[in-house]
Amino acid sequence: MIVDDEKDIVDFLKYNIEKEDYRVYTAENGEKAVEMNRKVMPSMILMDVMMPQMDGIEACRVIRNDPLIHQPIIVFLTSRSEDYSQIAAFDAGGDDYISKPIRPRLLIKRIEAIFRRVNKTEEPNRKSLNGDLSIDRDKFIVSIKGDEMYIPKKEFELLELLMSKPGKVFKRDQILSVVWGNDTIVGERTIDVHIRKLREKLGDAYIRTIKGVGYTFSEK
Amino acid sequence: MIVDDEKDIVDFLKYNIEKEDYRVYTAENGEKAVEMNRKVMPSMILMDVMMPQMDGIEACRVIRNDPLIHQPIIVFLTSRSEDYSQIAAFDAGGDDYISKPIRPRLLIKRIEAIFRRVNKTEEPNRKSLNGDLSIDRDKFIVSIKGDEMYIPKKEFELLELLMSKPGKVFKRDQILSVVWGNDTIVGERTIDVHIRKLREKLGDAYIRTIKGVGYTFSEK
DNA sequence: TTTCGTAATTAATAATTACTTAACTTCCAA
DNA sequence: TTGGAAGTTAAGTAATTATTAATTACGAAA
Repeated sequence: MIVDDEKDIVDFLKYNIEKEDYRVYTAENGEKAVEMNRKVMPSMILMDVMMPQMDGIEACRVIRNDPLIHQPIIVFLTSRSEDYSQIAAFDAGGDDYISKPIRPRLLIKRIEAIFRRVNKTEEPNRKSLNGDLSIDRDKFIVSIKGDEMYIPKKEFELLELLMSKPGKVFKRDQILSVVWGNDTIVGERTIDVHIRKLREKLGDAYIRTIKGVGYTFSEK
Repeated sequence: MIVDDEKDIVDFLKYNIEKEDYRVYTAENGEKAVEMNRKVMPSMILMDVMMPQMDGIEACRVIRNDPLIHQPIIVFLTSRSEDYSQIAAFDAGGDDYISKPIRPRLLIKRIEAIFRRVNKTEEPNRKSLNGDLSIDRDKFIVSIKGDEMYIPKKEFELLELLMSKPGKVFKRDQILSVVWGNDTIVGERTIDVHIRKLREKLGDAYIRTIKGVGYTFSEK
C-alpha cells in the first residue's frame, strides 16, 4: 500500500511497483491508511512522513498500538534532508525508510530486500536458547525448565538485552543506555542489584561477570 | 444481508427472502458490506464473489480476520463455471456457496439448511476458553461456571480484548487505543477502575497485573 | 421533557511493588 | 598484597496500581 498526499508520487510508485506484479493499494493520508490497512491488510506500507490530516509517523503509531489489527511492514519515505524524521520513524515502530528522490530500479530492489530481511529476521515473540531458558516478550514471561514466571520490567529488559546476543559481553554503559536510557542517571551499583535479582531467580549459571568489562549471557 | 453489485439480482433475492419473513439489508460492494456488517450485524451474508471496489472474497477475509467485529455466516454466490472461486471462498473463511443461476424455492431451502447446520455445529459468537469462563459477543453476556451475567459495555470490551489472546500482556496504551479509541482522552485511572469492576465480578483469578507493563488474562 | 437507574469517569487516598541508594563486604587481577 | 570493581543486603524512595467514593454522562421509561 502506498500512502502519500502527492498524487504524482503515488502514481509514479504505483506504476513501478505494479510492473513487478505486486498488488498495490493507495491512500492519500494517514487516516485513510489506517482504515485501509484494516481492510486490505497489505504486507507492506510505503508511507510518506509528512502528510495532511494525519502524518505517517502518527499513522504508524496508531497501527502499532493496536495489537489486534493487521501489522504490516511499514517503510517510510523521507526527504534526504530531514534525518530527524528518520529517527522518529523508527521510534514510531517503522521497519525501514527510503530516502527521496526515489529511483524506480532501486526501489524494487529495496522492497525485495526488506521483505527478505523482515521475513527472515522476524523474531518469534518467544526467544529461546536451545537450552532450558526462554523468554516471551508478548507474555512478559521467563520460562526456566518449563515453569514460567513473571519478572519485573527492568529485570526483564536487562535479561532481554543480554539474551539478544548470547556470548557477547555488554559493557556497563551500554547496558545503562539501552535499559535505562541516555538521560537517566543512576548510581554505580544499580546494575549489580538487578543482576543479583536475576541470578536469584534464574540461578547463577546464566549470567557471567567479566570483571572490568561487563556482563554476558550464556547457557551453561 | 445481500451483497451484489447488480441491482437486479439484489432486488430479486431481497424480494424472495423477505417473503419468508427474514429482515434483509443490502450492500453493493465488499467495502460497504464490511462496514454494514459492523453496524447491523446480520446473522448471514449472501455475497457475490465478483464485485467492483472490494470483491466478496476480500470482504470475507477482512471480516474473518478481525476477531472483534461481528462474525456472520458468510455464503458466496458464484457462477457455476468459476469453480476456482469456490475454493477461494472457503479459503477466505466462507461457510458455504450457492451457484448461480439461483432458483428462489431452492434458495430458501438452502438458507434454512445452512442455518440449521451452522447453529447445530457451532456456537459462533460464543468465545470460550477451555476453562469455566466464556463470553458471548452478541448478548454481552459472560458465563462463569455456568451462571451467566450481564456486564456493561466497556467492561465487556476490555475483557474481550484481554481474552482475545490469553497470556499476552496488553499495554495500557494499547488497551486505551482499542477500547477507548485513539482520540478520546480519559484519565489515568480509568482502566484500573474497569479492571476492578471486572475482578469484582469474575474473581481475582483471571486478570493479572504486570506492573509497569499492562494486564493479561489467563485461566487459573 | 422529566425522571430514574445504570454506566462511565474522575479524583483523592491507600497500598503495593519496583527501583535505587548506601554502606559494607568480597573478590580478583596486577 | 592490595585497590578498584563487583557482590550483597537492607532500607529508603519513587512509581505504579488498587480502591473507594463522588460526580457526571447516558438512555430508557414515564
